Amino acid sequence: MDTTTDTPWLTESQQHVWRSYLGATTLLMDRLDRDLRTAHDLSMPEYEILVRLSEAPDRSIRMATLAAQVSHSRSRVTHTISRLERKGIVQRTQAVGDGRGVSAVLTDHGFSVLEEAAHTHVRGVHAHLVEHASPEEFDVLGRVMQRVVTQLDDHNSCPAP
Amino acid sequence: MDTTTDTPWLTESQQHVWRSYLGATTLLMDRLDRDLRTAHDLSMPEYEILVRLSEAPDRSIRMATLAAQVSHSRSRVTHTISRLERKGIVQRTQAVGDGRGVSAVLTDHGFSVLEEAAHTHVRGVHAHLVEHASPEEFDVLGRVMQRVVTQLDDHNSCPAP
DNA sequence: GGTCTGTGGTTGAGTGTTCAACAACGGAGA
DNA sequence: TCTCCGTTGTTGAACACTCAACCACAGACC
Repeated sequence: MDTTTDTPWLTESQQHVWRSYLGATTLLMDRLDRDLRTAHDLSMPEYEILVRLSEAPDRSIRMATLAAQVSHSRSRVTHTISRLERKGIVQRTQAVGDGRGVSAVLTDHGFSVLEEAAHTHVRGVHAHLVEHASPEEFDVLGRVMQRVVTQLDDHNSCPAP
Repeated sequence: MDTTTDTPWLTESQQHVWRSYLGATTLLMDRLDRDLRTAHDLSMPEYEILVRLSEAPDRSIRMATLAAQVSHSRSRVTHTISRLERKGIVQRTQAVGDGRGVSAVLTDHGFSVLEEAAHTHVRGVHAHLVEHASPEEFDVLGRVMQRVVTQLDDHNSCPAP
């Protein structure tokens, strides 16, 4: 079944890990998303964006930078920000020194929405993920995931010659 | 900032782990999905379904069972199977012994599509995830994720009184 | 047999995401 | 200054997913 190729098939146990990872991720994201939605009318992607904005100087970030930070397409960020703007949670402003530039700014109302949503979110992350790993295990998770990120991120910015 | 609640805020390092996990997952799923799409006109969710079908007796699974296996809603599976049926990759059949029952069956063509797609997928998983963890680290990942799955799955089947 | 409740599966509308095309601007070089 | 190319951000259509409503059937209970 694999004599004609050099595809590195997964062992039974690797396959099992991979499926657990897939299943856990779908269930976890689904759960966090649902909790945020029902309690604060916010989706996970939206929440992530608000967090980044709240940590930035002037609570303001350029669209492209924001897209890079949350690993979404520029188009997707445009749509998401438009929705958030309609709800009065963010505002668009002309970026200084670059005629093309647009920055998203977190409004005061947006900040207070985020403050409340953070409780729900963090409780969820704790109860459904952190709780189930020892500190050592959690560190391992972090190290592995960090490697995966850097590797895939680099590959995105410099395509093959 | 947290004296009025009992929300278990994340430490700096826990937060870092959580963000790596989020970022890695978005990038990874995105990449695997894109690779499958461009090479085999198949999405990740579609691929997952085909894998389950290929392993089942008669390459056939009841719709509800399938939904549970991949942690998707019944509605979503209905839509996905409809798409796959249009492509001639699966077929619907009346389940025996239950007038309501519908089973999805993998066609021969579907099986050969899957056989080819598997190369792409497994190479991706290897190159972008497995490669970046030692066997021990990978086991840890599996254990943690397994706990997350069982916990969230159980909670789904028995809601609070 | 008849009703009642729960499950299985589908449907269509509403919402979010992707994709390709586009206009507007910045920066380097002639 | 003019041109060229790359970047920034938006748009609208196509596509996938969610959600609530719905019908059909199964199983229990009377």
